[in-house]
Order: sequence, then C-alpha cells, then structure tokens
Amino acid sequence: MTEPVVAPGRARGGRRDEILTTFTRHVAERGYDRANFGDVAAELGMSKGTIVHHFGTKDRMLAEVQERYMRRRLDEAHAFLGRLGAPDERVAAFVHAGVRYSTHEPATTVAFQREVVRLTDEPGMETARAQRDAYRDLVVAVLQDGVEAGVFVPGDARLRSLQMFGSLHWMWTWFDPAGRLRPEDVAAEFCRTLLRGLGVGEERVSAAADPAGSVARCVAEVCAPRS
Amino acid sequence: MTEPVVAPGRARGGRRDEILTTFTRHVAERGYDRANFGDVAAELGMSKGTIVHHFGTKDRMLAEVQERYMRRRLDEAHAFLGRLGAPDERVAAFVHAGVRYSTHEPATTVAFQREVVRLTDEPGMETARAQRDAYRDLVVAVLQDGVEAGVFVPGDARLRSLQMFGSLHWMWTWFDPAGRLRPEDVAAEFCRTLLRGLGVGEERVSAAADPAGSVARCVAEVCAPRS
DNA sequence: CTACTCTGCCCGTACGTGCGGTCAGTCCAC
DNA sequence: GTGGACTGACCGCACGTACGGGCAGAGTAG
Repeated sequence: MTEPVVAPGRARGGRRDEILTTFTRHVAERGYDRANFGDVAAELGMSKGTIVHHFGTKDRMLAEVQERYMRRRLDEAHAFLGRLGAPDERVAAFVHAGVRYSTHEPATTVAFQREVVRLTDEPGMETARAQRDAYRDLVVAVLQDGVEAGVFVPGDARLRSLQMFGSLHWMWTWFDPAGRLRPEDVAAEFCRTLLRGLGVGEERVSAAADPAGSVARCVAEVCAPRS
Repeated sequence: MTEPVVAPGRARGGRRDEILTTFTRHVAERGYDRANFGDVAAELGMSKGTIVHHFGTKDRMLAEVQERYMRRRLDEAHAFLGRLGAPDERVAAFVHAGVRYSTHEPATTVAFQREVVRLTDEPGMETARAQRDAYRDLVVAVLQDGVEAGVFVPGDARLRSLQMFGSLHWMWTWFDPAGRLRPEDVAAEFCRTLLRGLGVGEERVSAAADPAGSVARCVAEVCAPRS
C-alpha cells in the first residue's frame, strides 16, 4: 500500500528509527500515557506488532528515547566545556544550549522534559537517570567552580542549578518554535538575568549573552545538526 | 465497613471535599492519566458511582481542582500586593509565595503544576486558564513597573516572568517537603539570584530575600492556613 | 545456477485488563 | 412524598502485548 520510503534493499535498522521518531513526536504532543502503539502504527502504515517486535514494551521505548536524548546532550556539553574555560561563559553556554534544543529538536526535547518525572519513579530508567544526574553534576560543578574562583558571589550551587534548570525545562509549556519569539532572544534574556544574578559584571554578562558572541557561536558549532 | 470519619449526621457537602482532596493527591502522585475513580473510591471506602454522582466526569474534577487552586493563589497575590509597594519587594513576595505553596499545599501544588499543560489543550478549562493568565499578568505588570520605575534594569518583562515561573513550577520535580532542604532557604536563594539579576542593589536584595524579613513575614501572614 | 534452509522483519488477530461512565434502585432526611 | 446521597452491577472501549505465521534476502551445498 504505502510504498517504502527506504530503498527496497532494506534499510540498515529497518523502520526502527522511523518508529522511534514518530513515537517521540506523539509523546511530545500528548504525553506518554496518551501516546499509543495503534496511532503510531497507523501513521506509519504498519502493524502494531511491528512496534512490539522492535521494542518489546512501551516502557523500553520511552527509556530509549530518553537515553538517546541525554547522550547527545552530554556529548555536546562535554564538547563546549572543552572549548570554554571561564565559569560565566560555561554557564552561558548551558543556557544557550538549553534554549537551542527547544528549537532544533522540539519533539525529543518536549518528550524528554514532559516525562522527566518518570526517570525518578519507573524501573528500567536507571541509565537515563544516571545520564541526567551526570548532566546536572556538570552544571553544579561549573557553578561551584565559579564561586571558588570568585567569579560568582557565594551561594548554593545546587539550588542555583535547579533554578536554572527550572527556567529551561519549563520552556516546553510555553515556547513555540514556529512562533515569533526568537530563541536567541530568549537565551540572551535568560543569560543576562542569570549571570547578573550570579554577580557577574555587566560587560562580561553582555558578552556571554550576546547571540552573536563567541559563546553562542561555540554552542552553535558544537550542537550542529548531527549526521 | 470503614466507619465514616465525619459525624454520622452527614457532613455539610457530603463527602465531596473528601473526594476532591484524595483525587488531588492521586493526581499529584501519579499524574492525571494514571489517577482513577476506582482507587479513590476504594481508599475512601465508597463506590465509584458516588464520585460520578458528585462530579460527573474526570475532566470536570480536574478543572475544579485547578480552579480552586488558582483562586486561592490569586486571592493571596492580591493580598500581599496590597501590602507591598516596591517592585523588588513584590517580586520577592511572588517567589516566597511560590516556594511556600510547595510546602504548605504539596498535593494541590504538584497536581496543578504537573497538569498545567492541560489548561492550554483541553476544553472545559477556560476558567482555570483565565485565572492562570491573570496571575501571570500580575507578575508581568510588577516586572514592567519595576523597569519603568528604574528599580530593575531594562529587559523583557514577559520573558523574565517565564524565567521566574519556570524555576518555581519546576520545583515539584525535585523538592521534597519532608526532606532536609528548608523551603525558606530555597526561597531566599531564588530571591537573591533573581533580584540581583534584575539589577537590584545588594542591600535591598538581602532584605527582600531574608526569610525573617518583612516581605517573607507579609507573605506568611497572607498565606496563612485557610479556615 | 539451483534448491534448500535459516533468519530477521513484518503482519493480523486475538486476548486480557483496566477504566470511565451508565443505570436502576435503596436509604434517609425533611 | 420529594430530593439528594450513595450503592453495586454492568457496559463498552481502548490499549498493551502475546502469538502464529508469511515473506524476502543471505548463505550454502550440490
């Protein structure tokens, strides 16, 4: 009926990736509980059984979505941390990156963010949870380093990281990638308020927040569309 | 079987409030989709039919939870805005109040926050959505006033409000009211970073963030446990 | 080249379960 | 009698997933 988009010689992973992509979008749009095999299968013109064949259970499917997402985020974070040294620049990079995800990978980002809570509860999510914790630890370490280096005013690094993550992870509830609000502007404003709030001087704040500045450019290069 | 906790002479509204409270807790713990009539009824030792009798549908039940929650938040906000005049104090009050909810009304707060997205999608949520918008507008107005009065450095009030709400609304994913992290400390740290980020001077930042200061006390009085 | 087998992708169906909601009817207060 | 609170049996449906089989390409022996 629906002719195969891939070459008839069978794609490497079959339609596995296709399934995961569609499922991710459905989770982003309706949430995990409301996303179901039937709709995904119908949209792809395949049987529900095919999905089960590839992933086993719905839980495992979500776990794989989360793990793939976090792996990319971790790789990117390590990449830009390797290029940026100053704590204020590093914090700004996390903000620029966080906003960038919402635009460049809206589906996976929303799916991840609206279902984060399952990382805590559900079994089978240990890997994804560990990845998330690792990411958070990177941010906490940067905030801590900044305080010790005297770049940031003294304060609780962990609480600050939660305050920062909150702003970014909440974006899925209001940010529309197709809207007229530009992501660079969001990132810039968030950067300015946050860095100023950490006690960084106005000149360095402006430089790090600038959408055309070196920090934003570094993040853009590192987070380039993957192969 | 289970003897009625209320006086045998039948409570005022019947067991309506009891049902709503238990349902709210279930939504907070499992999310709306996983919360169901059967479990609520079993926990209260009543029939599913009773719940339907009082509320009609599950949707309406959630709508009522959200509306009740937002009405209280709006009342409180108007109350402390009436007592505080300075923009920085007002912003601090919103933060103190936001953190306070997570401790004093954990169930309703978590239920509201984890299901906010339904305010946008679902029909029947118009009232709750309007209340939420009204609350947000209060914050935006305060931020805007602060900029115009020269108390805050220039910047986008709407974006700043979203940044602020994000930090507070994300709390449900990590804050444990029974944990050893004290809510006053969270509020203080959030206040300091935010106000400093808005360009407020260090002395006023400390005063407004102080858990024992006048702003925090004002919020505590206004948000006192309701009758 | 041919024939056979193996293997992995995919299909369709059927089953069990959980849940929202219906309904007829009971009990009790006024 | 009237009306509201409450019950418990029941319905229909949606959804996860188990299962048996079909089918095409790869490998292999002759």
